[in-house]
Amino acid sequence: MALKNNSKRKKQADLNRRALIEATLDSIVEIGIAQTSVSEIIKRAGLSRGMIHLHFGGKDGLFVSAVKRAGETYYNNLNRFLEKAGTPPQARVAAVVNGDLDETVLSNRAVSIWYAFRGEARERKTIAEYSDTRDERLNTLLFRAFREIAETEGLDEPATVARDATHGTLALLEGMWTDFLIHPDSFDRAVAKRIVFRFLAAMFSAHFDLMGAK
Amino acid sequence: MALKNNSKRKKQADLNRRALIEATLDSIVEIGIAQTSVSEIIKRAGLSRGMIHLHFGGKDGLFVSAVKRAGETYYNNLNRFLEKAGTPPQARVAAVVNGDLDETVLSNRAVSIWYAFRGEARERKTIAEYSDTRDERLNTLLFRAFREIAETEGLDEPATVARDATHGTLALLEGMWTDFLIHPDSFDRAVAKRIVFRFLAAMFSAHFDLMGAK
Amino acid sequence: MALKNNSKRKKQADLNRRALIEATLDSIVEIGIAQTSVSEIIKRAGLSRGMIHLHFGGKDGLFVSAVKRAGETYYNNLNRFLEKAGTPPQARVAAVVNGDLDETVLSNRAVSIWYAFRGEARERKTIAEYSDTRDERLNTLLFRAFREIAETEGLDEPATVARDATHGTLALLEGMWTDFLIHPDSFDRAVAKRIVFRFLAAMFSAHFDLMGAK
Amino acid sequence: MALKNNSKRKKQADLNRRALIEATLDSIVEIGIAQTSVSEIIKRAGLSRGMIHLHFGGKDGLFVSAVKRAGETYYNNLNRFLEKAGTPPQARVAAVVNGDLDETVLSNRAVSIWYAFRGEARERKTIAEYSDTRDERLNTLLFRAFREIAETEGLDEPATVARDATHGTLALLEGMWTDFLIHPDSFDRAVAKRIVFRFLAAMFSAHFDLMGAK
DNA sequence: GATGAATGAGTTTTCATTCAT
DNA sequence: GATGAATGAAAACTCATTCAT
Repeated sequence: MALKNNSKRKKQADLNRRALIEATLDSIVEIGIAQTSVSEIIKRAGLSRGMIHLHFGGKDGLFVSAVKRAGETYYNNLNRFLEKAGTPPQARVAAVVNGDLDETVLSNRAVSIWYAFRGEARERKTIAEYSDTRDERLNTLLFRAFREIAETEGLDEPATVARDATHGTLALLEGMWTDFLIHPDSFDRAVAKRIVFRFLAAMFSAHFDLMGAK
Repeated sequence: MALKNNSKRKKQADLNRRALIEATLDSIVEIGIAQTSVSEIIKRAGLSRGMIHLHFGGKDGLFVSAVKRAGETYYNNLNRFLEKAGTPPQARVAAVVNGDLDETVLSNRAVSIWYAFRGEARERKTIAEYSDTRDERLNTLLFRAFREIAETEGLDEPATVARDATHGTLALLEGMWTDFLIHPDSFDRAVAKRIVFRFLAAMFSAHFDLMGAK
Repeated sequence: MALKNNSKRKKQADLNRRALIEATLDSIVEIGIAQTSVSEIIKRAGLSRGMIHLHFGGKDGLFVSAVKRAGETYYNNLNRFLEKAGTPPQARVAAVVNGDLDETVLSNRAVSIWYAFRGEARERKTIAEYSDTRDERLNTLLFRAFREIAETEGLDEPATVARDATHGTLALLEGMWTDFLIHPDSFDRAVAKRIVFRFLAAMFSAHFDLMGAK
Repeated sequence: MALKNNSKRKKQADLNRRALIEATLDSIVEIGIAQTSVSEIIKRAGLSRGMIHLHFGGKDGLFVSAVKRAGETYYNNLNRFLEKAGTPPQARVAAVVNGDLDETVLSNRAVSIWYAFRGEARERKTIAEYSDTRDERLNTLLFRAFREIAETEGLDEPATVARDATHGTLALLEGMWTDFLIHPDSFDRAVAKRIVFRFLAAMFSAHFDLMGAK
């Protein structure tokens, strides 16, 4: 959004901002949010102490920027699946499920970051605001797809069914992320996808089957 | 399980241990895990500084004991639902779902505690070990119930179906907890339960319907 | 006194110098000398960081210039009273007293600035040098007036009396400034002036009375 | 005031508190308030960093305690003069003047401390509260003495005269302190006392003369 | 002459742990 | 077993100064 000043200084400043954010996320992933001190961050970024205050007003501001960045990354990665999906509603739902559980999206890095920030979310409203990845955008997208599907299947109360299917799918995906967090070694993406598709197939048998898992 | 010496001293020591654990959990709920310092804990417990090291070997030990306590509390609360449920498999499944989403189990307190600890889980193995509430016990319980149901319904591969249903149900419940964490104000227990039962009804129409939500 | 180069650049440079000095004094008055950082000063002046070093060689140099400016302001304001006073010695003394305690001279701003700098005076010789407003000029002026008065009154040792009266009057005025610093709400200029004139009337009854307070 | 707990630990703690306060005042005198960092204070006291927070809640709290201590010291020193003075009102006034300007009271140390704190007084209310040494106690003491003197001398409006004499004497003393601050090398206690007594002699010729200066 | 991003030494504060009582 | 004063490493933050543009 911000107009880019093309001067060298401004460009370098922007690179430094990004480097600090990436160093912060790296540190959270590798040593945890509690150990992620300013000293650790600047050591990783190879930049100076004062820069954090200069660009973010302090450690808190840097953390807020880091959550925002992590959210953008999630959406950017997921979008690559949606773009390939085309228009049929079941294709869009499948793209969300397969994308959300793909190794480019549901990674050790992503899970570490989200659970670290959510641990702080209750006390820090700004963090909370950005720690809901599966937010309105995803909600709306899934709801429209499910409503179209429910109508096609001729179900009663298609809007209610669609709302519940949306909510349930997102909850299932969330639950799979937690599963990955707690059992990183035994977690199996194929199984996770199959389970979500089993849920979808059970609700909308004309549109989904276990073969949807990619 | 050391045999209890019934002297007054031992009893008082045990009361102090409990008070420190409760103070720790209270503090995590109210001000977050990052702000929960030794000073904060002893202020809340009204006990002396040295006691934490005396009884738990340090702050880390106290935290581990606190996670254990939180896990016990979860199971104790959930068990009250299971005890009332009786033997039919669908009753046991319904007890888990309705219990897990009941206000005595899924509370602000419980959610705050679990997400706080999970944020640390990646780096602290002892914490991780205890931060999986929906662990083997629950897994086994649900699996047996679902296998019985799947067999009764005459489904193909009842074991696989049961494993997926178990996994899916637990993931759905996890997802609902996250939903409560991030949207504490708009979260609706009735809706959450209905969605889980819609999933169950879709998979096992002879055993579940939307009326299962209590 | 460098000859002014009349180019626009030089003029602007001079305006910038002044703006920095005023911003410094404003900041000292409003938030105290300890909080008056380079960042605060440039924010108030709306000028760039580097300018302080460009024009004053650093923060210290700016502070020295600011003390000088404050001293000039004190004298300029007091001079307006002396210019109106005319030649009679008692009129000149009265002008100093009434001027020094007038609201244009003894202001919240002036008092804040002087006490702030004096707190630093012990350690910073350059500051000390300029933080004596009631310096040689005022001393000489009062001494001459009092000597003339003492001679007219036919007192013994008129020079000694005059020296003591000068010293005493200046000390009284200083004391009144401190009183204003510490009790800004209850300070009463009329009372302060009356007390000084009571001192003068007691020493030189033929030349002063309580009516001298303006 | 505080009840002394006689345990060794408590006694040592109290000694440490005092040592930190003395180190703070020493540092302010020697290198100025701006240079008086926590590191400087603990180096001088030979105590640990954390102790400042332990006993005073932080640097600010320590400074407030230091102002209080400085005020007590002023009064304790002045009281030695008042105790020797006896009851006659002119003796009490003389004791205040001679005491306030005595080298045990008006010292380099005292002046450095008071002006350092007053520089901060405008912004820090707690400091302001304690930085008025010549406060109500001294005011009342002088007022009663002057009223008695004014009545004995048969002056008109003795209360008003006494109030002005009190205010004027205190202002003169304040002014002398400032004089000592700014001209530590040329300041002459004998001259300062003589000037105050000249003021007193001029107002109450039956009670004071230039010989009052000790 | 003017700018403001960058620096890093130095500041205050925090806090788990220790240990004499 | 219990206490709480003491410690000091490490934390976050401040800020005058520098210098490439």
